[in-house]
Amino acid sequence: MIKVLLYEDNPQLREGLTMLINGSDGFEVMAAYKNCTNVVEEVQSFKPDVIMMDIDMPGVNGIEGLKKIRAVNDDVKILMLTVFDDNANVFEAIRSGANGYILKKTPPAKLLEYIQEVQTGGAPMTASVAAQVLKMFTKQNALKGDDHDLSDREKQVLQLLVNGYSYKMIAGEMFIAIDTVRSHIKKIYEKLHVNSKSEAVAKAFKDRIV
Amino acid sequence: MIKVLLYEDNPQLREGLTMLINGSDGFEVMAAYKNCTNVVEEVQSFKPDVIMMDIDMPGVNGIEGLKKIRAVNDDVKILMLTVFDDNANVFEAIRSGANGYILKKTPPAKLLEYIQEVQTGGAPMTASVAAQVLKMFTKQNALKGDDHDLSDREKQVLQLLVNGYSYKMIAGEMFIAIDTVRSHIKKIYEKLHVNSKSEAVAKAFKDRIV
DNA sequence: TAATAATTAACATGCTTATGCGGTTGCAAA
DNA sequence: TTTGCAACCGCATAAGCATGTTAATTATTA
Repeated sequence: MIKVLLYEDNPQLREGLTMLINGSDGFEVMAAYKNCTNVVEEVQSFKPDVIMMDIDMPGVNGIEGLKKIRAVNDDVKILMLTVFDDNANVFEAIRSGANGYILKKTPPAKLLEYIQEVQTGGAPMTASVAAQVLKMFTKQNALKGDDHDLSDREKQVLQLLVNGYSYKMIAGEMFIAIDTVRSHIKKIYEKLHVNSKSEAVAKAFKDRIV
Repeated sequence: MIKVLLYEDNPQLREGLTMLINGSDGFEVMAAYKNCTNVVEEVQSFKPDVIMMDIDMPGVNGIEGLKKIRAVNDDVKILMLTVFDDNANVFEAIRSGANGYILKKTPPAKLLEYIQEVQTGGAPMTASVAAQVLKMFTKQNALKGDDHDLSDREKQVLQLLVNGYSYKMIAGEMFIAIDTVRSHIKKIYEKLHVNSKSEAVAKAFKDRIV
């Protein structure tokens, strides 16, 4: 029996969901609330398996409720419900430890399926939401942004700078004179529009050159 | 009519999928191949809407095939098929531009649904795969790792170092003497176990102190 | 062929950093 | 009330860095 706690401000939807879930074998709504005011106490006393949490609620919204729960409980599975696959909310919810993110228009049969999936450790997501997550993910992992047309040798020098090497050490590592190292670094500074070692290192991280 | 190109080395599964898709209204398998050897040419000549790509194939595997396609075409939707929700492959596929990632044991009805979803811009994912993506995502966005017990003032100095400030500029910015800046920085180096400005900056990025 | 860029190298000058030492003040915990 | 710590300040020295100028060689490209 999967024990569900429900947070949804719309009375019709709240009733509808409760009936749906309670009317299905293996599911049980322990309680349903119209806001997150006492969410921490409620979670602690009911100890549900899954929490269904509407994003858009008056007072304490779903994201805040999510954060409150996660501050005291990392185990309970939390399924976020929303009308729109809104970018900022998705990001914030995922970041705050939501286990799934589904649209309210999801058909009832699927909804039960999703509850089951989240309970067993999966992360059910409406495909459009998943697309956004992937987009954010690939953006963050975009390999090597603008390398500012650094030459191979210059990139090599920059890499060593990032690793904390001094000019002398770089010269030794690359088998070139220290003055050559200077030449390379001067060129790197021009290309990166910086004028110190630490600025170059910072830019290397920011622009994902290394 | 959604035009599908299929890559799957197992003959039974390849035939099964082809029959399933061709037997459904609105779907059409243009061709099905047992490997990715000529994937670029095939994609360019058939111009499919969706490509279903098995991960585990002899010769050129699915990930390599995916990369080859993405090198010449960013628009076609690519749905990865796999037996296991294997961590490394998921990561690599997502990073390389896959639009969805589903398990082979997905029931036929759902499979068609997924093809439709990916075609309209969604990112269908088996819940267990999505859970892994979320895990990676939250890990990357873990806010502020170990701050190495830097004091508030030390963190402030480090932040300015990261912004490329010299000692003199930091002194000006913080209304303290340059010798005080030195004191702070010396302490920072001790706590971060480094001994140069650029190393400190690099560590600040790596450990997400800033 | 001429021009451009990358790589290598040298020399000089002044500024910046790293590191050593020393110190005062104020606050909070033991 | 002593002890510890953060935050503040000073001086001195050696090493490291930034910047200027100059120039040879090689490779690529227009």
